[in-house]
Amino acid sequence: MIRADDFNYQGTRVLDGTLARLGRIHTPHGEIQTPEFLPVGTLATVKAMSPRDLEGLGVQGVLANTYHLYLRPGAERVRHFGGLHQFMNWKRPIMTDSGGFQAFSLGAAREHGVGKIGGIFPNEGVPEPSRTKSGEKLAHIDEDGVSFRSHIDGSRHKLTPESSIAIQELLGADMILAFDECTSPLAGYDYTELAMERTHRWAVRSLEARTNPAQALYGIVQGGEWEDLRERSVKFIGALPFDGFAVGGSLGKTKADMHKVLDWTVPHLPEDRPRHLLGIGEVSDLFEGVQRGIDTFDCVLPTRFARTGHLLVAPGTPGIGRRGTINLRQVRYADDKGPVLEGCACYTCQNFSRGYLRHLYLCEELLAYHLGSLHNLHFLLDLMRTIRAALASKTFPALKQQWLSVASGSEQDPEDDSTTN
RNA sequence: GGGUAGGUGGCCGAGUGGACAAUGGCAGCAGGCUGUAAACCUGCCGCGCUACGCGCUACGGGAGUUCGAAUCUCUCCCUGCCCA
Repeated sequence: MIRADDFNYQGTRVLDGTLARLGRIHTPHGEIQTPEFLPVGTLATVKAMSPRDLEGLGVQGVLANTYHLYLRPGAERVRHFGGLHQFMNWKRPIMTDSGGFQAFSLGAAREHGVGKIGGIFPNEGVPEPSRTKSGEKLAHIDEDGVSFRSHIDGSRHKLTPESSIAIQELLGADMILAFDECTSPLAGYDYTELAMERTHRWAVRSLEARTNPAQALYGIVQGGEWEDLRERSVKFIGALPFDGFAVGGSLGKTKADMHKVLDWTVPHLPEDRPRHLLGIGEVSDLFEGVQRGIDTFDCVLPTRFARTGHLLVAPGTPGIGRRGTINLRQVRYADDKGPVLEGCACYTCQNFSRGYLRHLYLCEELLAYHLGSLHNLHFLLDLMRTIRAALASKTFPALKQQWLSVASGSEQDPEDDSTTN
């Protein structure tokens, strides 16, 4: 079994009746206590945060993106600066996504206006379909790999398992991902199966392409929302000599679907290696994922939310919406002298009022994005610390109960489906 | 005092006889966002309703012309600029 020398996972299941586990991932750039949330820094920066900020927050690792860094500034150039860690001055672990997500986000996602989870939002919340003037999609997939039209200048590029791994080796992250295709929730069974099988072949090719054993290579389970596909995928991917595993692809149309996908997959993954859940990170998802045996998560939500004025708050906070945030742009906070979250220890909550932050957001002052991101990341990382402590003390079920029972009752509770469109 | 340009919904600003409750932009309000083409996107934005429709009030004030006026005429008020 090919295993990176400096990379290993140690962990144990800690809760009877669940797959929840406590552990640590050892990497060449230090350890990650798990379960843990990794902020996303697509372009070799967690937006609006300096590495010093991240260290101050206790961030244990970040996730950057192969496709984006390949386009700009270019993998060779990152290499020229000594690799991603030196380039961005981040001394702790880094994971890079393979670019497989962009096959989706620049392809079907734009075309259909969908996200990884959830229903259809026609012409709502998504930019125009990603096509060039001639009507060409920005991403096109075949057996060999994914052909992209750069969203920056329209130039043509192709990512294959081999080139993705080669780029990721140049970037030099501690954990890299096999090249995969993230399928759309709108893709049917047949297409999802076809894409899954192709991703399996790409997984083998990714392993064969790898030349640097110091980087941990994660395999990605696909199969969409179908039980038999997920089982086939986890069986296939789980049997390969990857250093870790990730659950990717469409996670269905609802939270319940996502939970099922985890139930179908995680139990079949080798226990001695870490498991990552790609692109997931709402508060409830973290609890459900941890309970189902996920070790690490990444998600753009806390930082993206922060840039639009949506700040994470604890269950029961007046004004909380169903995504667990309050929207600081609302006029109701105009004269609010209180902190974003009572009792929060973050710099933002310790020093600034909701009213002031609202002012910054309405003025589009840059400090808003910084202070908001600081709070949201602190909130999630603190939650993960609390979760780890609860796992250690066997109080996880109570903690989860406490967070999720109240959290579901948002203020003007828009009851499940009725608000979907 | 003389001349001249102009007064449009919170602001700026189109429109110069019917298709106008009135293009746009800004501001405002609300919603959306889960491996980031995302400091982004969408919707609403005169008032009131038994609301994919109806009523009322509106384009400086008033009076007219007309089947019909933000658009034409008269008059008054106000503002900018130029000359005294």
